[in-house]
Amino acid sequence: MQDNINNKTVQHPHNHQGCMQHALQAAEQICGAKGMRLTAIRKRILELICASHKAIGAYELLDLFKLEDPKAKPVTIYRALDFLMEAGLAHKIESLNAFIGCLQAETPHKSAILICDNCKNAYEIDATAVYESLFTLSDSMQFKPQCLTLELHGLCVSCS
Amino acid sequence: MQDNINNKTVQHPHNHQGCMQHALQAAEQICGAKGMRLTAIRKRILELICASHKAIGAYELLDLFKLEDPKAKPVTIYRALDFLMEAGLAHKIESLNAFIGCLQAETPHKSAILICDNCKNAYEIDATAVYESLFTLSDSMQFKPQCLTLELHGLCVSCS
DNA sequence: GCTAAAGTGTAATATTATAACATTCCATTT
DNA sequence: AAATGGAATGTTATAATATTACACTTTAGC
Ligand SMILES: [Zn+2]
Ligand SMILES: [Zn+2]
Ligand SMILES: [Zn+2]
Ligand SMILES: [Zn+2]
Repeated sequence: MQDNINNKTVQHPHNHQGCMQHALQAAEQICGAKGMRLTAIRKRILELICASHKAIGAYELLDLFKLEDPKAKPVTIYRALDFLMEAGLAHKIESLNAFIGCLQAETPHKSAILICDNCKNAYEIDATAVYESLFTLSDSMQFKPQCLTLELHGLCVSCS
Repeated sequence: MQDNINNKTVQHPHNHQGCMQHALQAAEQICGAKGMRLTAIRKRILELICASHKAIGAYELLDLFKLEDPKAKPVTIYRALDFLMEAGLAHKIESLNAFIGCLQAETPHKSAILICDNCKNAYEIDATAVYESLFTLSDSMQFKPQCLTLELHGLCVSCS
């Protein structure tokens, strides 16, 4: 299963080049298919996000981006982030005000994010069963679900 | 079951005085029991939060608080919010940067927050089963859970 | 009353995010 | 190739959210 492959990969030391390449290739493919334009700026921001599995803040991204384009402004970053999230290529972690790249953007997925408060790595995992459980509950209250924020803080296996 | 009572209460027109009184009494009781000081400022902020079931932002609270204390500053609100959250009397909704009062602070609970994007009401519901489902998953990844953000946006029964 | 800790006042600042409008780029049509 | 219209970017300013630092006051325990 794709999710498990991804989950395993990020739980252990791994060849991170693979993660990056996968994310970038998926981005090209998805944007091509949807007629969305993965411009140089957007691609570069995605690369910067995917450079590690740590969630990264918009202003951290700005600092990095400024190394190449010293005149860059916050709105450039936020516009790229909006695009990437719209395309499903990145996710915002609300409890951190920070962003991660999506490792399974090519597949529709219902995910939770596990955030290690020690090493700061954030891993998206398949949480279909969790969604079903919650939707059953919300259905029973006649609540129509639209969008779920599901972020679990704790300690990853390497840090506990 | 307490949770169901609360869940029903907030899903329909209800005597909101009851919600407020319950929250305030629980606050007194909890703080008394734990040796925490529910000072005038903190109590007032809690009242302002509990005035409705809509999530309220820190600066909205500040505006309201200023009606009584025009010199009040943001830090006063944030300090009160920190205290109330520490005491379990209020919760932050990360996806809104806003706050709600807890209606079952006297009981340990594993809750999700249902947020209606139309009327803006936010209801805390018991989600023990959802937690179990997620913890099973995180256990399988040897992740030690500490703190869960579980916020479901959508439309409540009155708004759909 | 003395003391230490907690709470509050006050000012400044940090961090996160958006609005408004001008300009440029780029695919499509002519 | 030129015109055109929409998307993307540049530029400036500002809004919205949150914290730090330090002085002063209140409170509870001794
Ligand atoms: Zn990797
Ligand atoms: Zn870790
Ligand atoms: Zn009520
Ligand atoms: Zn609660």
